[in-house]
Amino acid sequence: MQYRDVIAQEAKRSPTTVPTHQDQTEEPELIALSLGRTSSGKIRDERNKVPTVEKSDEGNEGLALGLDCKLDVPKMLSQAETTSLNPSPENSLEEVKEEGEEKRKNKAMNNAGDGGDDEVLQQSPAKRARVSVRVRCDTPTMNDGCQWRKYGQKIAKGNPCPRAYYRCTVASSCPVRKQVQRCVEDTSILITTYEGTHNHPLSVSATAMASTTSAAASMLLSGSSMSGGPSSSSTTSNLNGLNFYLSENSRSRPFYLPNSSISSSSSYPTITLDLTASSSSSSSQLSRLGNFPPRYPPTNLNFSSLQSSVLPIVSWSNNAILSYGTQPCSKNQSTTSLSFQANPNETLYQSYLQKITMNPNQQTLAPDTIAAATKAITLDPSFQSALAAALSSIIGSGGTNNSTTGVQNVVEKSKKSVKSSDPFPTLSSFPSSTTNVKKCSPGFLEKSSSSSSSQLGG
DNA sequence: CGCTTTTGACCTGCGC
DNA sequence: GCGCAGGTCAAAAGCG
Repeated sequence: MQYRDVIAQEAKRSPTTVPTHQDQTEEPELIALSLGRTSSGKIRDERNKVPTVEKSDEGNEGLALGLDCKLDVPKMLSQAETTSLNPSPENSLEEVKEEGEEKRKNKAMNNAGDGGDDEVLQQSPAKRARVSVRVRCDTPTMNDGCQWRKYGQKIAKGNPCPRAYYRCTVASSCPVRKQVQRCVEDTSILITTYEGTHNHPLSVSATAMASTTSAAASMLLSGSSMSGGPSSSSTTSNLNGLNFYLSENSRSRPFYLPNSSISSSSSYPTITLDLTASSSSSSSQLSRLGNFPPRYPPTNLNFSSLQSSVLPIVSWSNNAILSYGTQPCSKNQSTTSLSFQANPNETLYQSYLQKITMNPNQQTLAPDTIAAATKAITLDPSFQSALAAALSSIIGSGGTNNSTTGVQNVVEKSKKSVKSSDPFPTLSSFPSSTTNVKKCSPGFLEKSSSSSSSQLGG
């Protein structure tokens, strides 16, 4: 209830924020975030199934956000355009085999678009969106759970720090690339720019990051209408809070993304997720909710979990999108080393827990604490959806095309488990070896070694 | 030996 | 057309 009060206050304070709960009482909303790609072989099936699912959701006034393989950008095109244009190279196994071919296709499409509708071009699935992540990191690169191969390095103009180019090597045909460059103003800040979508199964850790970047990219593409207007080409609209309008049929719902900016100065639309703690305003916002060390970014979607549980808890607030810590992690990381466990002070949700327990350093939470926290979450449909998204990103293949329902069943089961004083179900096992600290990692990758045994032990 | 990194050359897009 | 800058290629070198 305190959390809801804060949310309500924030909603009043900001003219462009997430829909209030009052809205939701009038129109029960379901925001289904399908995070992560669990099986590349299902891509086409999923794409085909999306309309069916959405059709079934229409009755619930639901909002289905197709992310990653369920990216629904082509739906924004007319049927003729969709059939005339090639499928998104980011979502098609066949289309990404030849990078050069892809370039030629894009070029051909751009030529074909001469004199055409600019909006159509902007929303073209072939136009890659980039997601730039700013993270405070002392290591050469950020450990995002994927395997990368460096294929180039350049000194970019205006920045003495070289820009490194990496290519995903998990799958030979994976089109995903990233650029890593130090911020010229603050070399402790690492700017990682992701481009493309993985066309192969990802580890949980990689899925977390990939889902986030993909979500931002898909929102950027699907919400391209906001990129127009006075702040269009060759400008960067640095938005303290950014509204993403995710259109589903005739309905649009805003998403509020602070510390974000959209740039269309380059040939690619780029969204920047600032995960550094530089935003004092956001910090102060969070400070009202709990004690956040300045080191940790006052951010958004948070893939952290309870201390006593491996199950990730995703907090989705109107204050933020994504919260990654920046502590080093093992280079061995590899794609399987992951613990959804972050700094205990990182999240709004955990802050709330801390208020309850008055003991932030507590390693295990009492069942009633979990129950209270779960109650707080389940009262908020947005929280519930975000939690479902996190579960889907882990469980992934366990769901069907109607993953939302399936995941929500899991959520319901989680509720029941809590009600019966049972901790959250433990998912998977995580390697405990963390050595060779050379890379920093998202916060949710932390602590895989020392605490995994106790986690699994309950 | 296989994989990764380095680095100069090359390609492409864009502005003048 | 030219130059610049970003991005990519690929041979050579490095590394385990």
